[in-house]
Amino acid sequence: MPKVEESRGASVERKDMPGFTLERTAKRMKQFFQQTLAAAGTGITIDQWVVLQVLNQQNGLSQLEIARATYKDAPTITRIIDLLCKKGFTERVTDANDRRKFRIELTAGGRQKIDEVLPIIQHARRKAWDGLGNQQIDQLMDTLNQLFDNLAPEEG
Amino acid sequence: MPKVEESRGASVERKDMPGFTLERTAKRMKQFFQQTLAAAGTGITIDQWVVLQVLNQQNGLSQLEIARATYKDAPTITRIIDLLCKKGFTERVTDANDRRKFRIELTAGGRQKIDEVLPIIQHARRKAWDGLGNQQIDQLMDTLNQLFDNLAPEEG
DNA sequence: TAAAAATAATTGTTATACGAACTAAAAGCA
DNA sequence: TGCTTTTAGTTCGTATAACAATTATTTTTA
Repeated sequence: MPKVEESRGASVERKDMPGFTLERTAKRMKQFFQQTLAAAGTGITIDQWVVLQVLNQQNGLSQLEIARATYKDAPTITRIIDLLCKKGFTERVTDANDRRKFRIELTAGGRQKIDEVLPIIQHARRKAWDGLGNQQIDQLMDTLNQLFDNLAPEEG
Repeated sequence: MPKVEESRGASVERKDMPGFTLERTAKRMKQFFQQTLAAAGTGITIDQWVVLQVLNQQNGLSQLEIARATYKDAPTITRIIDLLCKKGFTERVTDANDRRKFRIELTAGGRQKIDEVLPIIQHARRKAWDGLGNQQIDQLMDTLNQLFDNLAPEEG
């Protein structure tokens, strides 16, 4: 039974590694940005930031559109928008054409928060990817996307 | 502003992509195994499975040792062990040498569950990694580990 | 046009994640 | 030995995540 990665933590068989490595790295990445946001006293979580950024690129999306853009589900978006509205960064505006929908709009405070947080995120991003070449990053993304497609839920 | 990945979902700027891609793929991977376990009626979650597998490789670990091996924190392990014990797959055995500790031991039922679930996981794993070459997987793991090290929490 | 189906959002339950505070026990040290 | 610090585990509060069920509204269709 060949064991690898003994130095990093649990001993795991080779065939188990890729999924484990992926999970572990994604978790640490999320934690890294989370702690960066907390340490800077931004008062928002990384998931809230992701939603703010989506709205910054396209303001007034419906909750379902935000869900699709972030790969989160509808209840999760409901709760994140609840928090963002409570903090005054977004507003729910009833869609005049479809009263089931809200348009989620950034407030002035939301835009200000984005301006405050963006440089913090950019700095953290540089630190995270330091030492990795563009080609290496492109290759990583190719492989991850291939995996992503392999794992697509069955249609129907 | 170059936008990429339009076809997969939200439009995102290039510099944001790697972290987004990593997060998205890891999430879908977890969901894929989660649904595989649910569809097969195993009655356990993927996180519970990870703990069972660690114990299968080294029975009798303390909760903190399990936490380190799985990169989960102590409260999370407490709750997962609670659930595994309630389901009869593990037992808490007080450590005779250190009464603060438990040795977590697989029961016969736990071993039986592992024997039942392992082929299901292996099949799913093959499907997930189908079409990816060994070299590609090794390269993926190298890059992910490089990232993982970049993101190591500051010592102290 | 009325009934049925689909859509948007919410609420509830359970599980995971993380920090903080807490208890109990062990180890280190004056 | 007695006091302090450290360690192992639990509990609590809040946030995220998935799934199911529910409500309100719109669209389909018979």
